[in-house]
Amino acid sequence: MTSEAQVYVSDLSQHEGETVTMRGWLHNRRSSGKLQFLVFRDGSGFMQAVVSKADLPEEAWERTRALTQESSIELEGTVRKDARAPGGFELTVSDVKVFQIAEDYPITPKEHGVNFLLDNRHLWLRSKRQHAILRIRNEVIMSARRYLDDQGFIGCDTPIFTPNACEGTTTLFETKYFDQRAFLTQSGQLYNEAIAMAVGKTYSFGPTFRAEKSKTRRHLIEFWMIEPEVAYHELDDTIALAENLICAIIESVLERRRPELDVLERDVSKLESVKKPFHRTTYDEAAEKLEEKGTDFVPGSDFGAQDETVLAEELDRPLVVTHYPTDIKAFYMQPDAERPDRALCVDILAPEGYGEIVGGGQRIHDPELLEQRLKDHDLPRDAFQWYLDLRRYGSVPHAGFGMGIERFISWICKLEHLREAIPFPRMLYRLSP
RNA sequence: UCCCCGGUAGCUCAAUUGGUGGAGCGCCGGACUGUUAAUCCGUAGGUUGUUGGUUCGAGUCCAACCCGGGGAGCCA
Repeated sequence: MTSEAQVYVSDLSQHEGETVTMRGWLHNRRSSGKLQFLVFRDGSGFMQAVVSKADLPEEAWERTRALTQESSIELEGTVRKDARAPGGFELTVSDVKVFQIAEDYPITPKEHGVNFLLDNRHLWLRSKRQHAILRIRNEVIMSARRYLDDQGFIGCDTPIFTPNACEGTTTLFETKYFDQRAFLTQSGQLYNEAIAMAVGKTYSFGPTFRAEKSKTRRHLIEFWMIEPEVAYHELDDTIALAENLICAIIESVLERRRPELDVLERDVSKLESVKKPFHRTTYDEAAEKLEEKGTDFVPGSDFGAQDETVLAEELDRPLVVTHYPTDIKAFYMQPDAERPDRALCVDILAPEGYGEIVGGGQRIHDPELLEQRLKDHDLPRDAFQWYLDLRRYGSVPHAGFGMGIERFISWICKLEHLREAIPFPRMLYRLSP
């Protein structure tokens, strides 16, 4: 392949009137006798190319006629502004080169079912809608990193192989580690706490694995979390950080990914209304509200999916819920000094029925209390020796949270299902492609 | 693990109380100089998820299994 300057669809408007070379794929075609309209995509966007029989050599015309959906091609032509073209610009083609004629591309421009699309996920990603979601996913990740970086956070990675359960509650994937057992991480948090004691403000961003047999549109077996952890932060600090982070990401998506939100037909006013401060309630207040509304919520238990929806779906911004009962939360949650049966923890529920997008809180910093909690939860002390060390050598109050980015993306994009928020979803009965 | 639903052409679906499996779209061939999931004409395309059972006869009824989907619990 030559190194001849390749122009991308995303830059089309800067090349009006120029003759350019573009490389990509044929997304679709409409033909009209001596005119062919090619819907061309190159990864940066979609564009209409017009091939007129009168404008190019006979053999190039015939080559164009032979093109099939998803054939890889190189186009040479002139960029023209034209109101009839989707996107406002089109290419008047002067030559067509073919890299490969694609045979029988399975995903046609018509309707398809979920099963078929998931079986063809590797090809489904080429569609306009999936393309938009992938770009928004990237924006969410990049803007989160940018925001935390601007706040002085050090991005650090936590291990994926772990020797034991972080929290002991959920089911873990077990794997061989030479002659030892290992588990795939379900959270980087415990390691983040160690890093926070080293660098003050840290965050991890990585995959997490849950071997729960969850089979709903809100669950993936493998998903990605961004997890900030800050030394000397208390509950209110971590809530403020979560609010700021969420607002920063949404602002960035609204500013930079508006065309993609349009492709998804997202009602952006629902995102524009997301401002600080978020709605706030305690577990007890929320429980009272649920009892008034008459759901089948059991006092003292965690909220179910339906409860979360009832609490947050009508709100114009997320709902911050604090002070859950200590005994339904993880062992490391700091109890409220004034009311030890309530924890200094926080869940943030997204509006529009998207449920919990953030979970976190203040961690226990007192060594004796932490040891007691390990015992209460029947956790092996040996495995947590290093974690206890953090409380022996200059222990400080600290707090953090985890934000599931697929859930976040689902909310931003208003997706029906989490599976569209990640390129290759791992689901209960779906490991491939 | 439990509850509910589904599997028929490449895709999306139809098929009457059990009585000769169809349509739209796509593919392929043809027509058309401004199409927007283009339109129009034509051709081809089937072991009805698997196995067994009931019946003169099963896509349809029964059983088991396989593969998916939605939900509960759990969580982000």
